[in-house]
Amino acid sequence: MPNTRLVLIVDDHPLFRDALEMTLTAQNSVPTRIIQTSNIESSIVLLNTEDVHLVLLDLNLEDSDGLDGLVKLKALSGCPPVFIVSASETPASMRHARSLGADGYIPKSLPMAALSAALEQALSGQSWFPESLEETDEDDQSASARLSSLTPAQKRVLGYLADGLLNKQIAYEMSISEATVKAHLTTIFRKLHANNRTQALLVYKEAVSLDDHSAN
Amino acid sequence: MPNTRLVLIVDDHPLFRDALEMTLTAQNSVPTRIIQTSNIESSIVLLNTEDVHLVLLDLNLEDSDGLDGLVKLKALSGCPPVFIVSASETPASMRHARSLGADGYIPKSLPMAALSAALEQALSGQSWFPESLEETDEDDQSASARLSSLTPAQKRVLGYLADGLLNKQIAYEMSISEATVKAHLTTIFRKLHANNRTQALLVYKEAVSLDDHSAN
DNA sequence: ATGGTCCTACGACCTAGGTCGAAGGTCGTA
DNA sequence: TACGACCTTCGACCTAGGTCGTAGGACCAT
Repeated sequence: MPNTRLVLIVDDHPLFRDALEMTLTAQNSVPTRIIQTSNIESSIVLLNTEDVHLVLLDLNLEDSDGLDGLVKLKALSGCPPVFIVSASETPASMRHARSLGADGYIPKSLPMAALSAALEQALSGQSWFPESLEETDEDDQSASARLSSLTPAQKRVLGYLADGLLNKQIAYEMSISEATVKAHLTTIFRKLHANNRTQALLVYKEAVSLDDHSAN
Repeated sequence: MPNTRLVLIVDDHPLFRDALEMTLTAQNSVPTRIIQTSNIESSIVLLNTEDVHLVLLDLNLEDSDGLDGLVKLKALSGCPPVFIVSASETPASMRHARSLGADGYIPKSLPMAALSAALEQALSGQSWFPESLEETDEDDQSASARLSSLTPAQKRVLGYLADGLLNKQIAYEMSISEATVKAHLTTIFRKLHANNRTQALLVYKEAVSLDDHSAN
């Protein structure tokens, strides 16, 4: 039978929409038809009228706040599997998506080969999440392990950073020069695999939340 | 009777140690004796030999990681009340301290009058936390309320920020110029009562964790 | 129409943040 | 004692981050 599968791509980035479509059509055995929309509203309309087999949903759309769009779609009766496509690769973001009903999570940075495999699985009806999620323990350990590798001074700096203090304020609190605070920070960044204070804070928060979790 | 009360100040900031001592001795009816130490180790020794009535514990000491020192002190049998003294004023930090057994929390920025009142209460054996903590609901609501006051574009920017992206990367993801991203950010900061991306991330994280909590 | 208000967008400008290289101190060990 | 590894400290230098002023478009009420 002409078992054409219908895939809905929801992304307001035209470039990436097309790239996804290319990948889907290029290496696929089963004939696949693609529909593109750029927001949640029109997606809902489409899902009610068409027999869609799979939804590829970009995060950070115009009319949806983060994962709200996912929730709205999954709220529809008979909603097909929804795969999240996102620029974010933080485990927290992936877990959040999964807990909200996502059937898969595809980071935009995924290499072509892996992306094909993920989409293959998506079309076959199975869920798919990045490997980094499966090995939660490893990732988690590395998060707090990296934290514990910090020297006392570095931990103090990071603590103040996590309070939102400026480098200058941290320097005052620790009675050292701002230059020293900055020096501590660059080695902190290296140890935490972060590029700046924002990412360092994310690592810190993840480790702390893990501690709270395991403490309960 | 000469009911001299013994207070232990644990802080490696000599300046602030003295300031605290001044405040304690200045406006106090009951005679008070002060001991100062600069780390947890010597504090434990003191608590075992002296009959201390109250401990004022600075966060971010040399030999303790964050609130570890608090835990170590409260682990001693017959440990007196411990008040945390800290530069951090985030509700999260205060709640964390309280959940770990702290009997009070005094932000260093507290005005003199309030500080006196807090110390008075500390000496009378009652606990004391900043008012902002009592009205947890108000504070929390304002956190997520402030979040929901953001425009769609602003929410997208904040979402990417929470993934650790640079302004330049955010601009690319949203297909706008970096200048625009920065403009969005300054209004985001204003709405969230933050001064920079680090503090904005803290507000965001707090609101998100609240959502998770209330969702369960 | 027309004058508010709000959202989005941008460039010029300044400040905070981050990297690099270097120096002194401590500790363990050859 | 002399050497190396590590921690802490700092200044010079460059980049990313943040503010301000401005401008066009959407929307609403007058």
